[in-house]
This record gives sequence, C-alpha cells and structure tokens, in this order.
Amino acid sequence: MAERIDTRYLETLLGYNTRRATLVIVADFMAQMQPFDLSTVEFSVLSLIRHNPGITSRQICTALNILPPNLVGLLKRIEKRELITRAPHLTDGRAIGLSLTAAGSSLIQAAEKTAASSDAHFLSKLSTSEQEVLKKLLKKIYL
Amino acid sequence: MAERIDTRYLETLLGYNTRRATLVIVADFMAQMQPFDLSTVEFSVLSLIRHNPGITSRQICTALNILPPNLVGLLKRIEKRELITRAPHLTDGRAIGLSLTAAGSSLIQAAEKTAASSDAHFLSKLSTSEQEVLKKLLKKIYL
DNA sequence: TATTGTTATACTCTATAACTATA
DNA sequence: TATAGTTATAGAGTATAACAATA
Repeated sequence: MAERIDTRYLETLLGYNTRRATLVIVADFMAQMQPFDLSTVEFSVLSLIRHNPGITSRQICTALNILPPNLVGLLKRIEKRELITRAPHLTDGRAIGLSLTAAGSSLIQAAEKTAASSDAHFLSKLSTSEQEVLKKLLKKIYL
Repeated sequence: MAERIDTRYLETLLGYNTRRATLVIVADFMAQMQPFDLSTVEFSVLSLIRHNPGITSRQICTALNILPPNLVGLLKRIEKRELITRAPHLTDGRAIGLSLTAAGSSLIQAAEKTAASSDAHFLSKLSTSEQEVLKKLLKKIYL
C-alpha cells in the first residue's frame, strides 16, 4: 500500500498548483493566527479597515469578494470583541463607516507582523528575485 | 461610495495572491466543467484514477489532501453514475481498488481536454517562459 | 428605480469521533 | 495494535431570495 501515486498530470494544471500552494500557506497562517483568535477573513477585514478607516461593509465585500450576508456575522463578532466601531457614514445615510478601536488597532498590527513572518517562512524557499517574480505573475493571473 | 480602496498591504502577502489567483481560475474551471457535471474534486479524483488504475481510497486522500470521510459520498456518487468500479484489492483485504469504466474513461479524457483549454486561457496572460516559471515556483512553495 | 445593510435559509466543504473488518 | 473504509455529525464557508431604510 506504499506504491507511488502519479500526480504528474494534475501538476501540469495551473489551478492545481495555486490551490495546493494556498492550502499549505493558509494552514500555516491559521496556526500562526491562533494567538489572535483571527480567521483568515477576519484578518483581511481588520487589515482592510486599518488601511482604509471609514470603509463600508459593501466596499469590504467588493475588495475581498465576499457576499454581503456573509459579512454580517463576522462584523458582529469583531464588534462584540470591541475591535471595531461603527459610525453613520458622513454623506450616505444608508451606509455605515467602520473603524478600529485602540484594541483592534494594536491587535491587527501585531497580527500583521506575525503574518509577515508566516509569509517569510514560505518565501524563504525562493530567492529574493523569485519572490517578486512569483507575486508579479500571480497578479497577472487574477488582476 | 466609489472611493478607491487600498489593498496594497494584502497584496504583499503570498497567501493572498495565491488565493485570489485560485479563485478566478477555479471559477472559470467550474464553469467549463458544467457540461461534464464534475466538481473540481471529482475531476481530480477521476483523473487520479485514470492515471493510477487500482488506486485505493486512502491513496487518493493522501494525494489530494482529502479526509477519508469526505471522499465516501463522492465515490458513491461517481460509482452510481457508473464512472468507476470497485474491486477487492489484490493483496490487502481491507482495501478496495478503484478503476474507470469505459464511460468514466471517455468522460475524464474529454474533461481533461477542456481543463487544458481553461488553463490555457489564464496562461495566455503570461509568456511561455513565465508560464513554466510560475508553476515551478508554486511547486517550490508546496512540495 | 437602485443601493446598503440585514435576516433567514440552504447548500457545499471540511473536520472529528467512533465503528467494522482486516492486517 | 494499527490501518482501510465507513457512518454520523458538527462546524465553516458560500449561495440566493427578500425585506427596510435611504439614495
């Protein structure tokens, strides 16, 4: 039962390669985020609010490809943890602007440091120039 | 509400880039697979059986990073569609060897052709050498 | 009429514990 | 005792329809 399985065909497919890479990276990322009690999406949302204070729910959905109903519970949870605050939007009465609390700000800053070190672990498998090439080529695919 | 959202920080993260690339590739892949009524995992499983006749359930799980309980229903469905057959393993009485039926064989061969064309659509955004570099670098990350 | 945020809901994907039969 | 396949089940993640408030 220890025969070699031939996965060469699947490895020719671009989507298979990006998916396998994502799986190992995300697994490590989730483990690193455990001290912060953040999922990958929660991390992305908090980071997006940090770098775009006053951002609306709908803008987060567009940027991260999340459907609005699926963001509601997530925002509720991080608001209950007092990581974010909601304030009426200045010009649009329907919208709500999101910002970080002091606690949310220090949490996401620490989490971003940890994320960088998780990233560095995988990037260390590549040379400096390869690291830039990989990100550049991936952006060419999805942008 | 049309302000530019700054996603530059997230775009520095490797996992963010591989994940976004995977999302657009898989979305196109799923659309292309609709005529065959195959999910991405079903495609991978059938392809793996094609290139490794007699492969066991456990070997598929290891190769594709699937948990055994989650493969049971999938195998049941493609067996009911008469795409695969199960036969007692030659040397291990606990295991079951999986093989394609004639219908399964022609289905996955046609699906692999279509998969190649979906892949080509995204690879066309890169030069020939970039295509090889991208796959090579991704393998360095997850292998 | 269109959009923001929301509720309710369903469907898929993924994860864990425990069983059976074989090794 | 360990492993292959299975059952049952629980939890994420993702999807659509429909509503109130505002544009």
